Amino acid sequence: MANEKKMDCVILGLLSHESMTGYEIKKRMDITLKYFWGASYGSIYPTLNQLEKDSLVTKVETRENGREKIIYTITKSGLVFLEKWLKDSSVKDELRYETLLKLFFGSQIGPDFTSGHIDRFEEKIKGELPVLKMMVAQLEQIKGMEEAHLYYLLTAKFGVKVYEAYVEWCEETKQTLSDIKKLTN
Amino acid sequence: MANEKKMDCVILGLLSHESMTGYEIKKRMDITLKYFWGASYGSIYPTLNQLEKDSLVTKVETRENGREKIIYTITKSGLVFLEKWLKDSSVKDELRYETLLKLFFGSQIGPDFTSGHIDRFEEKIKGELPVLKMMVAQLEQIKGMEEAHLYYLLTAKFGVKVYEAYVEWCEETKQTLSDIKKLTN
DNA sequence: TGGCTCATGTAATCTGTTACATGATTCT
DNA sequence: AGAATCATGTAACAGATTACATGAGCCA
Repeated sequence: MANEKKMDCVILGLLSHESMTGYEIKKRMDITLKYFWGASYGSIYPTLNQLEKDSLVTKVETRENGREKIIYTITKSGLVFLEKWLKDSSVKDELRYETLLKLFFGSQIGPDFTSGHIDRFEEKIKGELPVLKMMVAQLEQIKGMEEAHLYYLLTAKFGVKVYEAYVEWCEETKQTLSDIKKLTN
Repeated sequence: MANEKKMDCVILGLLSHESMTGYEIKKRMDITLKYFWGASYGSIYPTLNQLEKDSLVTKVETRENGREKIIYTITKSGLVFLEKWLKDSSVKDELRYETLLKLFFGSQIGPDFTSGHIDRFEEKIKGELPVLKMMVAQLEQIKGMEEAHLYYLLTAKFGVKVYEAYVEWCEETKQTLSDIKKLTN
């Protein structure tokens, strides 16, 4: 169970909320999931075809304003499959931060270059924090929220909490690096 | 530059600290880097062979107590390659947490199952936190620390900071989930 | 008219994991 | 004697990214 393709499950999960096209799945993921789960078209479209072959989704080809669209809908078996994965206790949580790798080997290049890596990391985080905070604020305003939005809110709060910890750590780390610099000068 | 194999760089980085065997590289990574960069023998040994072909490392085959060992040492070109990567500003930082994915789709299975996922996540974190804190404590005790250890300390502090944020978030999330449960009962 | 967004898809490639295979030594 | 650890490696497979390819509609 731990080894099945996760993309299957993510797509089924999104389709359990709403029927969508592959293009819309990508957009939805880029807004709601990208902070902890990324995806590209190169994995979405082939997965959708496979899911259809396995009868976990059905497709309807339409044409809106001349643009062809393939709208996918989750099936009963799809929901069963999704639920089985969701209830399974085995998970794989993975963090791969090249920034930390470059920091770890920082003695090779010294505090100045290393500090640059931390700066860029911090900037990226600080750029994304307002977006996450806005998400949280917007979700909290909704009265009588759909249950799905409540869970979405929890993941957004994770983002805020963690990103704020990142920023704190960045500040402390830059301070230490500047101390190192003084010592070695 | 952003797309070269990272395993090359990690191994070169470790060898820049000290000459080692593939087996030792794995052990070292499991202690110091596993919180933000994992690896398996299946990627370490082939990478070492490639690095040797490219003259970025040299190898010496020895025999210690009858056990064959291949000790790898970084070359001048290896150091140049490492430095080039370390100074390059492009990085890829990636977080893939299946736990968050299962939380995001929590409405499909309800607060009880979802809370279980958070519990297991929190337990794993709480199990690893003391290890990280011990690392930090030990590193901070060393007087006249080697520079490399200072950078190691900074990455360990990242772990502590972030894991503590995780635990806080877990507590808040479990509280919210228990509130949801009361509302829907 | 030109550029952006909508929309779908494939092929090459990369990178890594898992499981297997082997064999010696050390510890209990 | 048997289990764990030391030590090296391969083959099959999985999973995903990148770049490419195509084409239509919308906006300025």
